Amino acid sequence: MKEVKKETKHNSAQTRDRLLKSAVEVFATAGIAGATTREIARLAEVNELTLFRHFQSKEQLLKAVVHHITALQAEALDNQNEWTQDLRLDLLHYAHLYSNHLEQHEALVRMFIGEAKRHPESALRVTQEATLPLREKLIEYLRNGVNKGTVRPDADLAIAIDLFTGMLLSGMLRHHISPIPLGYSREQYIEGCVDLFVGGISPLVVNVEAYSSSAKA
Amino acid sequence: MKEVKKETKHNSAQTRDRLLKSAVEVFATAGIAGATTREIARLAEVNELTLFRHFQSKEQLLKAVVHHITALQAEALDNQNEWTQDLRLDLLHYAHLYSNHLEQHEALVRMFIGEAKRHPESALRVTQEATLPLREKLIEYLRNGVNKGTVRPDADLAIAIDLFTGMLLSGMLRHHISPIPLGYSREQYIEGCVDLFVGGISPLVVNVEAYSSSAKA
DNA sequence: TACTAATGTAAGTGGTTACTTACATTAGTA
DNA sequence: TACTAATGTAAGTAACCACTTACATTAGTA
Repeated sequence: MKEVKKETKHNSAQTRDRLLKSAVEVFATAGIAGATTREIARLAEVNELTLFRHFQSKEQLLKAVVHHITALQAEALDNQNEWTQDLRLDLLHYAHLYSNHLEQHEALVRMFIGEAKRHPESALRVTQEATLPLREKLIEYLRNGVNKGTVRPDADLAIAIDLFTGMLLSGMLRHHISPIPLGYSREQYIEGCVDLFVGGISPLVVNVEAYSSSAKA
Repeated sequence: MKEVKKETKHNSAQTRDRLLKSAVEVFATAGIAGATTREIARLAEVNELTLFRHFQSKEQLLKAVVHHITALQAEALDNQNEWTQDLRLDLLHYAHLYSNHLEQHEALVRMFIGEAKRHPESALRVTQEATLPLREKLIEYLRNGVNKGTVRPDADLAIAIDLFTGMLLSGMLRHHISPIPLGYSREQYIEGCVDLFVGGISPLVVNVEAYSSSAKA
């Protein structure tokens, strides 16, 4: 069913793909202004002219890169699910997934944060594409929790989720800069994040009832 | 006591200062690679050559800028204090201060996040200088809360504070990109942040005791 | 084998950049 | 008024950049 492309030299699509991958790499590490078409072509092991034949300009190449990335993300973030319905466990699981994802694409994340004001459309598109679907999914999960009584009903779920992912994002940004020990490990940070979140979003009533019922017993 | 410098044209220190301020501006908005000595000099209303006479190279200028910024920060963040000793109120107050500070220097924050891997020393120094003193102050405040029973004793305070400031940082990063409504205001986000944090870090026992004692009464 | 699309080589263009050199002007100061 | 330090003007250098033109080579394909 699926066409297997041969590893030939004159395969347009393949060359284009190598150029795109190299471009992602170079843009991420050198920044948009710092990236040069020479370096991208060199990394793709392709003549610089070929780059311009595929993408007409650096600007257009950037657009293609953005398109490429968003497509990859939509693909990468669509699969894993399986909630255990234990709030802490589920969030911990998700926190690890998201954290790993962020670390894997650290350079790219930094780049788009830095260039956000100079290339608003690109940055916006990438971040939205990377954020919104999971945001909806998590909000849905929390809404479910509200019904089951594991999440306090007065919480603004959109805010809550953005706070949650925000902690993980800023955690990554901090950890990868600092050579000086922050006093805790990455793992501890993630757990601390989940614990704080669960503690902050769980209804207090549950514990009170647990206490009072055990006191009655 | 304090010498008042005259607004003359041939005052070296003053020219240097104007150049520094312009450099901060241009570096922040254009990025380090994108910033040009021409533009910096133009903004400072000074000949480009004067820039090179004060700072020998762009690289050195950057160093001076970093030094300048950190000095300003140490100055700016040293004053306000006055805790009311109401955890929620104090944190809310601080959250607003920090949030405003971040928004005021948004471009600079983005720039250093983006360039962190390319200019580690600069980024590290600025962020450390901007973060550590307040971090210590807040940790101290929480430690105090532990003694008074308003903060749960099993919490890792360093992690807690980093989570707290992390939420505020990522909130700023998000808000300033997105033209699409996130479903809440900046103010709501900050309050949500404080509420989640207070809920997550307060000892549960307090509420239980309040409940049981009121039940006894 | 002939055709064609994809890639390569080489050289170059116009623009920009950080930075320099030589000299002139300005303004505080002794 | 004479000296000096700070600044300005003008011109230029060498490197690098995105991008182009003209022409040759390669490899799939009919």
